[in-house]
Amino acid sequence: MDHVRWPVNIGAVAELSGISAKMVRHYESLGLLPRVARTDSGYRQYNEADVHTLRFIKRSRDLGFSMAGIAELVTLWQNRRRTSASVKRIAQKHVDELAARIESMQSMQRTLHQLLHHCHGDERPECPILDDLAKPPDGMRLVTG
Amino acid sequence: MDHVRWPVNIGAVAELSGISAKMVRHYESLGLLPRVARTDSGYRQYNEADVHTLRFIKRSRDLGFSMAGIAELVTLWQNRRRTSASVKRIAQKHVDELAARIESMQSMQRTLHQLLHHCHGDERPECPILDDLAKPPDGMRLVTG
DNA sequence: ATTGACCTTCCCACGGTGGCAGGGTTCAGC
DNA sequence: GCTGAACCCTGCCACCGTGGGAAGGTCAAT
Repeated sequence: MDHVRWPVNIGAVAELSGISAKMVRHYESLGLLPRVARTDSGYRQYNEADVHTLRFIKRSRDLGFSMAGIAELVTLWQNRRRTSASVKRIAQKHVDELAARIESMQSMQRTLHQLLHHCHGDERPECPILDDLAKPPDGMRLVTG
Repeated sequence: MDHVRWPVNIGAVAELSGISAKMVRHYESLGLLPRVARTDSGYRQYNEADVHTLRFIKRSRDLGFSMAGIAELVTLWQNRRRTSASVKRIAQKHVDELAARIESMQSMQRTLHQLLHHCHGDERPECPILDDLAKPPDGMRLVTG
């Protein structure tokens, strides 16, 4: 970033951070970016620290953290009196949620693979996939009372 | 469903299909349910066939199909001149998308597991998780030109 | 006839991102 | 100095799938 003239406009910070200008504004509205300086005419002005924060956010998004989680992480990152335990807690929670979602999707995958395996995929209308989808779900009672 | 008096109101069909009344209306607005009979006073009236369709939709959602995909599946299901190939194509596409999402999340998982492994999770502020998030992403150029 | 459970439609919210409209600013080239 | 392009501003709408709630109509049982 040697020969960048600071501060920069939102377009430059978008390019430097890999986050669209739109999202930079959105993150600001969520309070993820602390204070944003403005020129007299209202243009947002960013410096190296802002780019650093935005990259932190970008990497966190890429790892699947929710905006709420990222807000916590950014706060901890900027707080020198944090404990690594508090950070680890957040990451562990995210990993657990991710694991649950992966497992749920893998369960779908297993079922779908079976169905695909049994379907001829030819010109005939008979189709085990449709038959399965039309089948009453396990444990679903057929009468109301 | 022996002693259910048909047709039934939306609350009953919700209970019978496992789909909330809210969503039943929504699916209707999306065109997933063909025609909906109404009483003079405007109440929706459902019969066995509707419950069957809603269960089909429920099972499809449970397998992760998108609303667009489900719309296609319902249409094929009700079309006797369908080919099993067309059904299989939709299911295969869904499986492929699911696989991509699973892989992406597993990649996040791997990174997160490593980070968690290296973090002490104690009272000290030093934290490899934060260090990694703050690290400039690979291949991100540090200067603009 | 009142009450409570049910139904109707319509609007708003979430999360995260994109698009567009209608306007102001800045700067380079002429 | 003027013009045009490129940039910036705010604000609204959209997606997808689901839920919540308000304001009002209906039905059945007491």
